[in-house]
Amino acid sequence: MITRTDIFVQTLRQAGLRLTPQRLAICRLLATTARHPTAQMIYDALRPEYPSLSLATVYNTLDVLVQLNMIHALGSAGDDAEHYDGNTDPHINLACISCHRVIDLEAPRVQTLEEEVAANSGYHLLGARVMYYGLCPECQQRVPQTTEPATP
Amino acid sequence: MITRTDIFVQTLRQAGLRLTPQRLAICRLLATTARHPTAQMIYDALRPEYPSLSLATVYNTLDVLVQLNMIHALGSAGDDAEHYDGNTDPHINLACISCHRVIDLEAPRVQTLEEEVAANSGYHLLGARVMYYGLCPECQQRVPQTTEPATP
DNA sequence: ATTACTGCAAAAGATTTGCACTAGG
DNA sequence: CCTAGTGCAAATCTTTTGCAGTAAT
Repeated sequence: MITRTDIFVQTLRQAGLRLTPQRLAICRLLATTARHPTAQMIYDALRPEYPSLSLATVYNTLDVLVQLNMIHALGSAGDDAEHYDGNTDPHINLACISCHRVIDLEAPRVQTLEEEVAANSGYHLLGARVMYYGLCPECQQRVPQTTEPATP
Repeated sequence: MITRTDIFVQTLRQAGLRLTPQRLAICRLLATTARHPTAQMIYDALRPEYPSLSLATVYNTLDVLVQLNMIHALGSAGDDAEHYDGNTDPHINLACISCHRVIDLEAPRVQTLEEEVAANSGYHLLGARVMYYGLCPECQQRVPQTTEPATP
């Protein structure tokens, strides 16, 4: 059975890039997680296993993977840091601007949308970022009003 | 006739915020332009008219406008700077990662998509970012191959 | 008159870069 | 071997912050 990690590895090889343990670890993390980590999160997550890992290497690898279109850069989730998505299939991302978590949302409609854009725009598409911002159900309970201050 | 600028002004007033010349100028720019400027671009554009304008004020105002949902923050267009969109109607943004320009693309489909997300996600939606990345027709001619280096 | 807003300069953070060393192929 | 990739530290660049002065209401 071919895992998503295998595809990452294969793509790196095909591009003539070296498969270092650091790259493998980062690929495995991104291929496996449903999270949408930032560079720092990846660094923190792998540090225990690779104590010598450098944040610069994480950024390097993320750039490489974005170039190869293996992952997408989603932009900030209200925390001023780039979040990365290991899932490049057309789908929706939902970011909570309070807890800064990002979740995926399947939507067949998006698939069609992407094809439509590719067909009609004249652009050579290289990536997508379909992201909605808001408050997740939990954070809505925690912070009931956004525009008004708490009742005095 | 009520202009888009008027709506900006009205919304600021309703929120109990002061209508300073700086804010007015920034609102007018965002309400008028089809561009998707960064803070720096706005600063540069208004500097001739408001020589005392501060970049900090631009950032301040942009934050205010995003909070009031008058504009959307689109994230980077390959230039590591936040681009702002004065048009909050559901639509698609197309960014060229070579010339860093962002254009709008109407797509009735997106309207439906947003409603669908709002209805099914349980999230309290506050903003959207439907962005596709690629090479615009002009930049495709300028840089025909992205993956291969120029012929030696 | 109040106090929100501005402008400046300094600070904070995220990301990038230069360079010597290491290791994948 | 050979050079791509790593790790470190310093640099860069965008965005934020603290604060005193200014001006909108």
